[in-house]
Amino acid sequence: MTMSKCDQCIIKQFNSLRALEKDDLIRISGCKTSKYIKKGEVLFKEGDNINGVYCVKSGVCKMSKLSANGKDQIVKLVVRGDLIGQRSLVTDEVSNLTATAVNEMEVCFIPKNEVLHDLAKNASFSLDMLQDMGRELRVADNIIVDMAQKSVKRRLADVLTYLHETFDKDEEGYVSVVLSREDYASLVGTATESAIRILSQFKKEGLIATTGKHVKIVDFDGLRRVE
Amino acid sequence: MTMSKCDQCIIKQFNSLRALEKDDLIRISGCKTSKYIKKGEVLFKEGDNINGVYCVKSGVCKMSKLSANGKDQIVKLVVRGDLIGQRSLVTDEVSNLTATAVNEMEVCFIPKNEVLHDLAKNASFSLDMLQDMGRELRVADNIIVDMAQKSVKRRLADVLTYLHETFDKDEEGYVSVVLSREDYASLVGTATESAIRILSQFKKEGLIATTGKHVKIVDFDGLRRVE
DNA sequence: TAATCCCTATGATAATTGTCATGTTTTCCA
DNA sequence: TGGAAAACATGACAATTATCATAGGGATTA
Repeated sequence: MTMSKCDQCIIKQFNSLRALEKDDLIRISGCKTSKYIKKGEVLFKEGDNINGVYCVKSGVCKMSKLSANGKDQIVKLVVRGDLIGQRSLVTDEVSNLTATAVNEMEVCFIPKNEVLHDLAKNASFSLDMLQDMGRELRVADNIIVDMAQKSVKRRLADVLTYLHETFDKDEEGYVSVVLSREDYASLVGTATESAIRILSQFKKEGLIATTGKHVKIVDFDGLRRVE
Repeated sequence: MTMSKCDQCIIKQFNSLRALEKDDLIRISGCKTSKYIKKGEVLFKEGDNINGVYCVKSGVCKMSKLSANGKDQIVKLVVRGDLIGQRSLVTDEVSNLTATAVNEMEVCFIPKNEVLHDLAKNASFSLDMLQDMGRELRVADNIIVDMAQKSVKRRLADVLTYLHETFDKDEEGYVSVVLSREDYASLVGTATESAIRILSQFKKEGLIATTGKHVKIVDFDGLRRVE
């Protein structure tokens, strides 16, 4: 495995690491670990002490939390360019979420100690981090409202739109990232059967097309009008 | 109105302002505004450019967001010692939430410009802020899971427990903060009628006692067992 | 190739929750 | 203080969603 240099890595421009100085990035390169994670593999679990941040070079990862009733709830998807585990940098708390690869991923792990003093030293780094957390907080607020007020059908339509907007499509328009019906249910917060039923209904109504796990949106306006 | 000094204010120990130097606090004292807000009054609305932070000296405030279906969803309650509007310090975005006083409040408003350069200058201040946002993010994750997976009844039981743990009680054990049934509904994410019904049921089952808007928990274990 | 397992699919039914209608009580304020 | 408005309460019913049962399809493996 060729160990690429952080200062030359294009990924860093997507996250707070862009605010670091070249010198610091070179130093970080020296102590980071690079990992390939297979589909379905768990990066870390709820309760783990991760003590560092992961920088996602490629692939998609679901961040989930086990609820009291035993079901996993996906809180968010993490994509190329995102950092995972910022919270562990500033608090000593264990992770509140489990990170599972949705497809093959390549990530770099940067130990906490290595970045911690950059936060103290480099104001624009910590400001960037603050902005990032602020954005995450706003998104989380929106999800809370959606979960509380929108129907399952409406939430599923939102998820489909989000996936379409966030990920690449193939020549035919199918979204490159494939999720199981269980994943859809877990994103939306419903029973797997309900997710399956609604996807079938969307297909029947001509809003989406599916081949196996692959999904493509056919009628955007229709999806938007779903209640 | 006597304008108290920030450096002598006991409230600051509850939030990130504690990380500021005495000199900075004195400077801030000079430009802050102190306000009394009556019950039901709106501090700022979704979409407002608040350009500063509010420090809550007393009283309780609900932070809510209007959903597509026209209902308000309360995302969180803000209490004595909390800061409101940290996000506005680090981004130029408008507020995503509406802040409404639940009872009479006393708040101090500190203009953005006054604190902004402290973030750059004072690392322990920005670190404290990062920790605070990290905590908020974790709480938000938990709420998402609860909204998605728990029943309305269970969520209402959680809210009652939260209120009991967070606020003062009178000699009889009634929680000092009173909310309307509509507020309960809006916290839980349900219809007002449903909230009313479930509160009535809890009362009938001897889990809580109510006199008007005042609520007290009678049977903690019973409430905990609610599904 | 058959056996097995997991995912998808769908029906039947129950449970939860929302909506509408209506009446009562409380609060507020002119 | 009286009267209007808001908040609370409850019934009846509809809509949504979960649960349980069952079965087909596709991939994997012995």
